Amino acid sequence: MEKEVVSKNFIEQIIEKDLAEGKYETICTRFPPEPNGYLHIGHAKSILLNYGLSQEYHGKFNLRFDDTNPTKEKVEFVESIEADVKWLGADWEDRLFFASNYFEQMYEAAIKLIKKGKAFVCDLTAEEIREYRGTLTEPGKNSPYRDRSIEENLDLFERMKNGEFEDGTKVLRAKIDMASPNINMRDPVIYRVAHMTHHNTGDKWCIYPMYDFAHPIEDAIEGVTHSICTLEFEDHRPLYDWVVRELEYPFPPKQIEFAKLYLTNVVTGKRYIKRLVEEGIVDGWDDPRLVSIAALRRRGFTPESIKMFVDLCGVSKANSSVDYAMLEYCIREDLKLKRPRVMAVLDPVKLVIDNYPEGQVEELEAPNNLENEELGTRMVPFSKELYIEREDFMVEPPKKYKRLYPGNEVRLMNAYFVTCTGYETDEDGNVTVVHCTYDPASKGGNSPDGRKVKGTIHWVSAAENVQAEVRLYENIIDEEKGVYNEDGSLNLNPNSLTVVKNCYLERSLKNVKAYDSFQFVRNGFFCVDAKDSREDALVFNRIVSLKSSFKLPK
RNA sequence: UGGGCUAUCGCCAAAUGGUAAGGCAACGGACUCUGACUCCGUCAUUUCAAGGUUCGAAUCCUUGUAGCCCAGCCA
Repeated sequence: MEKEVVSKNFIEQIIEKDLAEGKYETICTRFPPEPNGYLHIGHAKSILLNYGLSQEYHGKFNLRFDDTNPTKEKVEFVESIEADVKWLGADWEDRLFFASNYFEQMYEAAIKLIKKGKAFVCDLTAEEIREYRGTLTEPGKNSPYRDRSIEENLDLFERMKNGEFEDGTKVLRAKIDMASPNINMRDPVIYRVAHMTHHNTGDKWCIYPMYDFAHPIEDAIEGVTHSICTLEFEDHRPLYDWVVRELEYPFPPKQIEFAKLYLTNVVTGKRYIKRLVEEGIVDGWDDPRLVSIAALRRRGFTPESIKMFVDLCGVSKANSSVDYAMLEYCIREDLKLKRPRVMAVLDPVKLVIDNYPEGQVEELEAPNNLENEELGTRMVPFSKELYIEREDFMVEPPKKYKRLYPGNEVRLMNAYFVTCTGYETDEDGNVTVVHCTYDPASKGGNSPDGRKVKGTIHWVSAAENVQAEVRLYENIIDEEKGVYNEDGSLNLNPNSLTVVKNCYLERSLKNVKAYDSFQFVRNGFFCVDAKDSREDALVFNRIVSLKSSFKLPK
């Protein structure tokens, strides 16, 4: 493999500068999901970016659940997230953390702030706080509770912790600047009261820290050096810095923001996926029409292909939407040398070899992947009656058509040369059977007299094959920008459907395992779907990008 | 109309004052046991716009324009 000269992205440049200046000895990154849903392709970018950076600079990578809001979080999600991160290959070793395990330290940190006169307990209601906050263009007003004494704040905060106050009646606020042009700095709430059972800490706590307060502390506790998040947190960075500064951490972590990954046309975004799932428009979080990690896995995408994809997309601060074709390219590229190329006939028409012995079945050896001998060979049954792809035969071929038509000779892949001798039609003129003769001397696909054929087509024995129900999936298409219109109605492309087809597959696919991906002749690929109750059900990706279909010359 | 951020090919994205990389897509052609793969070619005199500085500007300055984010006791 030749070493390519790849320029460093802006985050790598920041890290290299920090390292060169001796700011940190080793780096530490993290992926900090809130366990409130399944991961999707956008999270994969963050995971692989953080993990990749830790590998590149010989640092550490942590997986941390940012579970500071018990109202949204579920154990189901922490389990699925762990599985997805692991599947992607991001290894957190023994560093699996929960923000909720730091609640005690966060509580102490809050007390430290109070003692420094940098935080106060506020009795304003949520609505009042909103009113006092001002607007984007007008400054806010100080809370009437802003100047409570340190002693009173300490007492009140402890009583908040002890459960003496109802939800929503008191909060702890940082004392910063109500006139700041940055709304996040207008005395942000850092602790709220919520009498609720937490998935990890149970009923131990009834006060919970807010993201802006908790996150920098979590990073600092873990020794995270570069806290990488998405663009919408840029305005929060001054607050992040304020927290680590006021709490006087010796090696404060640094927040760096990058642009989220969007894919053209498909529905990304936890919120939308969540709604599609909840409204039953898709079958679940791993419905193959989605781009959740679970769905991509179920569709046959490999972790390697996703890694390649996020690498190809790059990292920047410009909002952008990557062409879906890039993802398809990555899976094709990854499977190309890795998996067997097998034959399957999706839209069958019968081919009868008139001079082939009735009842005979030959086992022919076929290479699994011409470009990778290590994948070996397999035996495929050949018989008098076969199925071929309907588009591989034409009664009246256009110029340059090199597949089957009356009088033309083609190669049946890995089998014999056949010459078309005729065809049968039904009353509507649709071709029902194609007739041909074969050249017994051309067994294996080469003729001893050295004559060549222009076309090669795939086939499946009609006598011995796997008849499977194959599902062709289109992605859920996001027609405009939002999947949902402002009035809440759905804005989906009607093509976002599952097409179920019965087709003929090679016998070699009888015993494949769940989630196994195969390349399909003419460059599609498919995957055995573990979710389906039937053993032989296969997910068939539309990604097939049927460039193979013959285009008429202009 | 307050603040923050962004703008380079159809889509991503490099270039860090020295004369516009690369990938995807597209389009030609060669090769081929699939028309795929592979290979080889084509694809930004110009970087949102207009001025300015400079021997030299995508990069610096000015003034605009467009897009994204922020007024949760969500993350």
